[in-house]
Amino acid sequence: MGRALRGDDRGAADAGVGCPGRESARRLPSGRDLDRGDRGREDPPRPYRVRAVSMTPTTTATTPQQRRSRSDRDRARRVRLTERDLWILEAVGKMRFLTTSQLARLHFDGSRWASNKRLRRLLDAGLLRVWIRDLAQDNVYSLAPRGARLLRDDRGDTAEESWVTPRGLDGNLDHLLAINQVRIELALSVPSVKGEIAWWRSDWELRAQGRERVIPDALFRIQWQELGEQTFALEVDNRTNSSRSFLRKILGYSAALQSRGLYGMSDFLILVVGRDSQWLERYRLRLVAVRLRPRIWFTTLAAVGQHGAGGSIWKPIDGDANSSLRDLVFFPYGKEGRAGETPTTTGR
DNA sequence: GTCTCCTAGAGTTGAGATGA
DNA sequence: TCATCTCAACTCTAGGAGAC
Repeated sequence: MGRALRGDDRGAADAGVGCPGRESARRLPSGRDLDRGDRGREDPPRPYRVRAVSMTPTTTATTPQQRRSRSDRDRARRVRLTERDLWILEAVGKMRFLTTSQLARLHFDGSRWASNKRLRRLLDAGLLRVWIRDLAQDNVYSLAPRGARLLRDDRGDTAEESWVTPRGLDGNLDHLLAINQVRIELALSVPSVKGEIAWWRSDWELRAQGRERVIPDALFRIQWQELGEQTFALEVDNRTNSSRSFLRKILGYSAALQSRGLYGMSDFLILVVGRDSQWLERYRLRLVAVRLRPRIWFTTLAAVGQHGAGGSIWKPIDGDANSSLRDLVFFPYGKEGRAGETPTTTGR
């Protein structure tokens, strides 16, 4: 379990002082929208537009080692927010926890230096909270109450999102970060294959919606140019599933596909992303052995990172030929699916 | 309207600290 | 040794404010 720092606790990381301290979300003001691909942010010309947002200083007790002058604290609290800052806050709000590398990938073209520097500013301004698990591991960022208020103010009273701030690290953080990694790679790569994420429901949003016989790690829909739309259920393995629980889950999906569907979706493809290729192979073979052939596709987290989630990385249940995410729409499915010439338009 | 000054953001580099 | 972090220093660029 990591420890949390707030903007007030400048240098607390160095001093090893913890401030342990929980969270839902939807779209960005004008920037990189995770639910709509890259619409609106075509590598914006620098510098980013600045918003005149004055952060009111607050006082927080610190140890003598951490204490800095009021002018220093006030300076840290005063940050001119750019559109990108709001995109960052929104991304963190939507996904609960993001690592430095993930935010760098999403908002800084992979530049860790740049993301470190900006994230530090947002941390100092009290908009983000950081969790340091280990010095050899990426920091993990979550939304701070001040950041949540800023997003609420930015949306106005009509905003449908409720920006809740995590008070502690997720009990299954690695799993959540892996899901977020897939989501980021989808958001970044799907536009290049003529698609965009129309909407995304994380598991906690699905749980809040009601319990089904199986709850995917995420349910999302991609709108394809000239192809209509397709809904996907995402399963991300974190080396935790036993073979039996995995099979049980797939049986749940099969039953859902053959009956009334899942969360109102009667036609969807199942995507399984595993950390371990051997794990994937084992479970693929297991599904073949029990003659279970749902509309399911496999890939590894490494392949997602290397080629993008939209790339030709998706392996069928009983074959070795990889397909791109877009190709899956046309794939002829077995008895559970319809011949995939026509993408689904059923939905929520 | 134009110019100058100041402030602030973006990005890079390097040093030092820390734990695996 | 490696990976990651913070921090300082630096250059470049852009926006705002004030003077003319």
